[in-house]
Amino acid sequence: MGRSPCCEKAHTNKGAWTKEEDERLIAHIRAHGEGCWRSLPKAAGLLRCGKSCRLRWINYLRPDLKRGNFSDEEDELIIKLHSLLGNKWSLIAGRLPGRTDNEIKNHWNTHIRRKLLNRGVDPATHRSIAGALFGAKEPEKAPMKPLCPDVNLDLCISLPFQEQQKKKSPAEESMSQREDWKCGGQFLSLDCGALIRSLEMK
DNA sequence: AATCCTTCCAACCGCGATTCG
DNA sequence: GCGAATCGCGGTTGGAAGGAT
Repeated sequence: MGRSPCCEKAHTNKGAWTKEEDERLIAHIRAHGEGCWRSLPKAAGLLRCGKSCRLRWINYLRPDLKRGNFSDEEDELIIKLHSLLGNKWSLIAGRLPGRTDNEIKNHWNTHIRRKLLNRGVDPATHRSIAGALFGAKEPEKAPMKPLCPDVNLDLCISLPFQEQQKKKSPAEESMSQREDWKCGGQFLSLDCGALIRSLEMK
């Protein structure tokens, strides 16, 4: 087959990045853009695999990263988004400018989980822990109460529409708020943008 | 001052989806 | 159309830093 391996594992560094490696990576991406991660380490003169370079850039070196502590507003937004999307950290990160999925995931595991537990809320289900502790049964057929009653959670199911759309560049694609989920051969078309905007208007 | 414990986060690992030859 | 390489994501881990004893 035609492809070469992604990296020569025997000649790649692992572990913490040095300042020099950071500088090389930044300089290369400034000059050439992100491009192909596989070929980047060699082109940049780095003894790292492309995967490691990508992670380092996205999570630490990108100039648009906010860093620093999360505000209460960000915490609440993360909680709301998590109640809707679950552990879809990349989707959640897409709604928090300057934050990465890894950063949000870490923040969730170290701070927000504890915060919710202190409130008596199960961080996995976003439901009261008290009910579960005292054996309260979920009404089997009762309609689920929406977690955020003022949010429109209607999903629209439609046939694939991608063919109708003009081909987007990867960058445009990542900017798009519309998520298309395959569902038993059909597509679940979920307008995340509208959903989340309605959350933020609260 | 030394040791142990806890917290935090950068980085790694493995897997599914996508792309490419 | 097939299989391998690559990408991107979520889960997990290792170790540095700070606090407690």
